[in-house]
Amino acid sequence: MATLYFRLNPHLYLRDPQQTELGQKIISASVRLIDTLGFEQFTFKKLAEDIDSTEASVYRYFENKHRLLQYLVGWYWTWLEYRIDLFTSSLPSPQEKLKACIKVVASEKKFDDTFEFMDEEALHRIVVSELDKTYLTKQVDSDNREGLFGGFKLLCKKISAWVSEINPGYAYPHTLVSTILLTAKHQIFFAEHLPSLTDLNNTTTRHQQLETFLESLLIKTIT
Amino acid sequence: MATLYFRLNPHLYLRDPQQTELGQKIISASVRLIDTLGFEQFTFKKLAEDIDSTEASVYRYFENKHRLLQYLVGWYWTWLEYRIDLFTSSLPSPQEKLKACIKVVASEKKFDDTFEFMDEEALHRIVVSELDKTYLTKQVDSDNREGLFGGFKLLCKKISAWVSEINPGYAYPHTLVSTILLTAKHQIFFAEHLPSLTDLNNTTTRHQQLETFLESLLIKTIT
DNA sequence: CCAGTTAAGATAGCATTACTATCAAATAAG
DNA sequence: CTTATTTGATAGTAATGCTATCTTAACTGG
Repeated sequence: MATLYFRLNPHLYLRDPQQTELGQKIISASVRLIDTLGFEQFTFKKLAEDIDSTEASVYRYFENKHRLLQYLVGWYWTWLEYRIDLFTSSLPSPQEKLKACIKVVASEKKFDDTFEFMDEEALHRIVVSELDKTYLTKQVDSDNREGLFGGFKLLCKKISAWVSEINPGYAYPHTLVSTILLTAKHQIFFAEHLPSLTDLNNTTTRHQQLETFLESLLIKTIT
Repeated sequence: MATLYFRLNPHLYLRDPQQTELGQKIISASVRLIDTLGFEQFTFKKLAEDIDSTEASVYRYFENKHRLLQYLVGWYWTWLEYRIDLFTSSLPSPQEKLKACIKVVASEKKFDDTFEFMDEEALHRIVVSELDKTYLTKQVDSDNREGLFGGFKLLCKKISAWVSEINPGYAYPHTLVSTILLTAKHQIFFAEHLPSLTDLNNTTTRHQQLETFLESLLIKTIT
């Protein structure tokens, strides 16, 4: 069988975790652990114990836990772009593409068994809670120079191009798109933890509401 | 002289830092240090050395550095609401209030010498870089129960009420307002560090552009 | 003015974290 | 079969995030 494989920026890791058994165990276990413990409480020691390996071995794959998080988030953006391509490639107009795109961005992520070692639902929860931590650091500029945020930037660029196709005169396509991508995560977090900051309620229709909100935000702003 | 004093949620501190000299030194120095070092590199030990005091003394004011950050951000939201009140109270219509409000939210913060111990410009930079860290933690729910995010929530509620006044049928006033408040910070960060995620350029007109973007986002979405 | 409370400084200590380094065992590749 | 590579095992270290205790300084009420 043909396995789908995402080629991520090599600066994100020391040894490619997708290539080895230990590497894949590190990914699966870290997703599960960060999801349950939160990123601050997560350590390489706990991870190593969890997979019956050692701290030293984990350090051979990732420089530190922050890089590991950046790797996971990088994987997430690549995966999201892949899904957006899937649902938009057949659509003729940028309007339809944007709507389908919003649908993917706002949707509850269902388990995608294309990738055995990745629990996409847990990863989605991690992105909701930890995404901002990947770039809100003092090293953001050097990290950026190494291209560690390429996944996010690429996706933002692609969607912004559709916006500009619809309204070439609109001055803030990237600003608008990055706002929408971030808002999709933040509002889910608020619905779960700080409900007075949102109108989304914490139910099954939550993602439908988010989609409605984001779509009207996008469409009304650019037309 | 009558000094303006913000009454913040007492759960934010152990001893009120506004009341004592040491407390005020802790605030001033921590703002300066977090601004230069970043929150991760900032420690109570460095802070204590900086103000020629001891770690133990700092711990008598704040449970830990995370609470101190929450205190600073709480102070910021209270201060922002105070400024918004200042610029909107005389305006008759919610439309005008919202526009003035966006102006305050998007504006470059100029030093406000009403508060001697607070460097508002540095604090603003801290909020841009560290705001999300105040609630993106595993303890967010218990922190929220203690009312630690009251400043943000109150401001969001006030502005949302204006939105609902203009369009009572709009279903997402809080979602829209919290998005705008966060976006104001994130886009400044992007302009400085991840320019391909924004169209704001890193110049003096940056805040004017941000204001234009936010205003059109808000007005077009609710009308 | 003295007694008593409170704030602050001084110092010590401790478990955990975030690494780094070294060496040996297992395994896979030529 | 030998050699390079990967992993495991173990040790160690500086910094972090506290907690505890003791003393001195200051200020407060009677």
